[in-house]
Amino acid sequence: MVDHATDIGRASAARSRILDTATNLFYAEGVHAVGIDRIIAEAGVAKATFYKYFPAKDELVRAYIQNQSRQGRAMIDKISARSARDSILAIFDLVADAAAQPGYRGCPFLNAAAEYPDQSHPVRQAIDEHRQWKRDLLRGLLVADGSSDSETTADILTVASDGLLIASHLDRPANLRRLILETVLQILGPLADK
Amino acid sequence: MVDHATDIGRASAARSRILDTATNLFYAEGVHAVGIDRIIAEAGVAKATFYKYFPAKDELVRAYIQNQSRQGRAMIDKISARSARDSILAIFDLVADAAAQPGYRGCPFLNAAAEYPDQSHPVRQAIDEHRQWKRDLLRGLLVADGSSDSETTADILTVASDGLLIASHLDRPANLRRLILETVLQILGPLADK
DNA sequence: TGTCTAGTAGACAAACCTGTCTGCTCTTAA
DNA sequence: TTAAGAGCAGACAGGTTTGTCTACTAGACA
Repeated sequence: MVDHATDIGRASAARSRILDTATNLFYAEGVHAVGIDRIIAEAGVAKATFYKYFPAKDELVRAYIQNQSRQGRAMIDKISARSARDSILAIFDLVADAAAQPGYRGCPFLNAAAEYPDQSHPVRQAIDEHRQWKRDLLRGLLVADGSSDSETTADILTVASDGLLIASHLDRPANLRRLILETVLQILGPLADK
Repeated sequence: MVDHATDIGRASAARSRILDTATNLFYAEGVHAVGIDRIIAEAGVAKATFYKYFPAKDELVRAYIQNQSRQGRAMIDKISARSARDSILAIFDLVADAAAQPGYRGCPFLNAAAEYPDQSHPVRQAIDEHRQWKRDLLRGLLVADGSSDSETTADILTVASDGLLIASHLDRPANLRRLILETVLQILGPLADK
């Protein structure tokens, strides 16, 4: 099998530019609020090129969600903690890190889900996939932490995570890091077994 | 001051029809996804009448939010509990009641906020007002319940409320009522003082 | 009878949306 | 040298958006 020069970057430069531009615009202003024309203009790409890689706008939105999911996983993969409990705390701390960023506008998955009422829509399915992955991750860590009911506690941690993402965006509490710590410790137990 | 016949209903029938129709459509399909033409058609109202009562679409959206807020307060006002703690539990139980309704699509305030990136937008301000009202309500109940740190606990209850609203919509857990109870009791303390 | 108000019906403008299609240039590989 | 693929530029179609404006109807009241 011979190498094709165009395969060197795996994804074409034009496609990457489209996806990067769409990621920034969709996150900052919402999916319905950003049109194709604006994306191709800011990405410096021809319309025909856009429709070659993304046959419909919804497919770009789906790629946007998967892109956000990939980036979110990468952030979590970088964490190196000494214990399962420390890993959970570090994951929740990412919310505070994100909220401290300049253009922070809440959770991209929650924001996008609000714009897609139909539960069976491919975009919603991509969001569900990410949420399922995150819940499974938390449940695994709870098992390693010796949780007596990892299923229920994973659900409660998911509730806490979503609620903190909402709070960090809509309410912007003064001491977000402290609120995160208090919330998580109340769920895991302050000085629980190991 | 003489009574005007047109004041009998306080708000005109046409205006009410517009707001009711918009409330249903905005909640079910999202704000950006529903156009003026559709609202006036389903409300059976002339375009001029619409623009007489709502000079711009955003003013209708603001009225929609305030309408939802009014309805939400009415639900909570109906609660008659024996203690502050029971009141809090009853308020959280409203989430399960709402989620059991046929056309449930999550929290109207969270969904609308996701469509308005600008924090200073009148629609966002109306959402903030409702959130502030609800937080103050919870904090008052916590004080009555003898909470030692009602400020922090009100923040955590808000986190739980938002998280449960998200979960009830996106994840639809099998036993939502049990998840709500476990989450709230973990925050208030299972068999705490009083 | 005459006037005022609320409302209906619908044309219209100007912008914007998604998606298709034609024609051109440039690079790379055979 | 030539052929193919990648990309650029932009016109175009058909629909939808918000918002304005004109012309008409029906009821209340003085």
